[in-house]
Amino acid sequence: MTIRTRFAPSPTGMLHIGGVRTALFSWLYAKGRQGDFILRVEDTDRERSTDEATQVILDGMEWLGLAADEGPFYQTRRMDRYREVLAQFVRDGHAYHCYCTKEELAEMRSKQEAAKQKPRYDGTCRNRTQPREGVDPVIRFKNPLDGSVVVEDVIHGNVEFQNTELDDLIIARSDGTPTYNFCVVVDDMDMKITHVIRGDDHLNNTPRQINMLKALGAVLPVYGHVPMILGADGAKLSKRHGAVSVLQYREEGFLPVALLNYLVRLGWSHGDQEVFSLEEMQALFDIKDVNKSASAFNPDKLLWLNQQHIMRATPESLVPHLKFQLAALGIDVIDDAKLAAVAKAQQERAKTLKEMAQNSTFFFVEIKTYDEKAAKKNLTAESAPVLRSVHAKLSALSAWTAAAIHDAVNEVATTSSIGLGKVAQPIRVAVSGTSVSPPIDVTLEVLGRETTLSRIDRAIAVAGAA
RNA sequence: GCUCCCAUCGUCUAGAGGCCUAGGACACAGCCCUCUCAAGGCUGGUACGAGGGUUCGAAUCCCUCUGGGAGCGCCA
Repeated sequence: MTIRTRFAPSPTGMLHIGGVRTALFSWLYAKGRQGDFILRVEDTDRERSTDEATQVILDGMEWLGLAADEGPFYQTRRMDRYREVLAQFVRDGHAYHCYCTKEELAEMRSKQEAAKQKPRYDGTCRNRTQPREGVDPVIRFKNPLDGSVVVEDVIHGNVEFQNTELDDLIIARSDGTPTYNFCVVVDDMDMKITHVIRGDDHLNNTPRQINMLKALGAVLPVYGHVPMILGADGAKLSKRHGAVSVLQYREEGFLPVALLNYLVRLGWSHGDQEVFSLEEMQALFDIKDVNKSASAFNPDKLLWLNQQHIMRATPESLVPHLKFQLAALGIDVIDDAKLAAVAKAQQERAKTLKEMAQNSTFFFVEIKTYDEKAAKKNLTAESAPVLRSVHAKLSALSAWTAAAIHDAVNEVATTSSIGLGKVAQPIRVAVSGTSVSPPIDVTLEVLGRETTLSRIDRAIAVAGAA
């Protein structure tokens, strides 16, 4: 049987890393075994759903590469189907109209709370035969009164709930629109979902859903309730630490695979391995191996993984990302070959692509100012003659290659009887404006002869005046 | 309040009764390498929430407690 998983976010808030990890687990599980991954947008709450949030879900999934085999489906477009099942439920006696008003319900609840009982519907309308004047009824599912439901969860094991703990939940509002728990059941059945992978905040909803599924005579899916992700401080995920739109990570210069790699290791592991390619994740991930406990979001490790993936990436694959980040800095570059060369030179010294772009601007635009400290230390009267020698040597180079440049710089150091650092640092400041750059030979090669020489000229003037 | 879930270094985790004087990774500190910054290598510190059992033997099994979380909506 083909495995079919789904990711069913609701567009009432921004898609954040918690949701992304759930999506990733579902996607990996299906893709790792030739299954189908379905995207379904649960937008039945028209009050709170926004187009913006829907767009973030779509864009986010695309950016991450978590492509859906089917969908996106929207629940608001399946209303006819829900009404059909609703009518069927009422006809078959699995559901009934409830005429209790919101006020009556609120009173019932507060009385129960005052009596330190679990707030639940008392079933007043269960056996009502006559409508009540002036009240638009809701529809409630007739939950079994006794017995128990066992959720067979691949992560948590068997979890048993007594039906007496469950009440008759509302499945259609008084305006006739269906509610979440009901829609999920109908959709999962219709879409033939075989594995329901979702946050463990849904574990408590599952017995109700199972009862409805049973009433429909549907085959039960396999459940896997994954633990939630906490903020870096161990508290609930909030805007402060991670509950931002997933697209924020693109802005900050993260590689999709790095974010995915970080997320897959939250609650799951494979021996001592930390860095995984997408292919490895697919091949190795199994929902059965996911931990039960919540885990805290660790920005440092995400950063480290991002760097690991940047280092492992081919320079060419980094080009679009670097271009995107440079554009964000107002620098538009069309020379892909140069971009690749810069990416190659910088890839092991940047934790994010944003950082890479910030440290690479001097390759593409003229440097406006020298870093004050760096200039004061390296563009001195002492270094002026060194820079002149370097300029002379480099001008005479027949081939502008890193190797040739390397030799030339070394020669200056040797003939002047000074350390390589005394030569390289002034050059570095001259061409980059700062004391930090890739190895000087590589830097100059990528920069090109003309730019290099003119910047050294300019630096000689500054150094000579010091 | 009731129901359900969870519990190994600061963090992510390995560990499915003896291989654990608890391993790896991030972060941190020191050293090495070195033209800067990185990367890389080496070294170091810090954890089985508590108490009872079971067992020759428990991080691993059972119970209680404690602590954390979720649900109990005409939200999803």
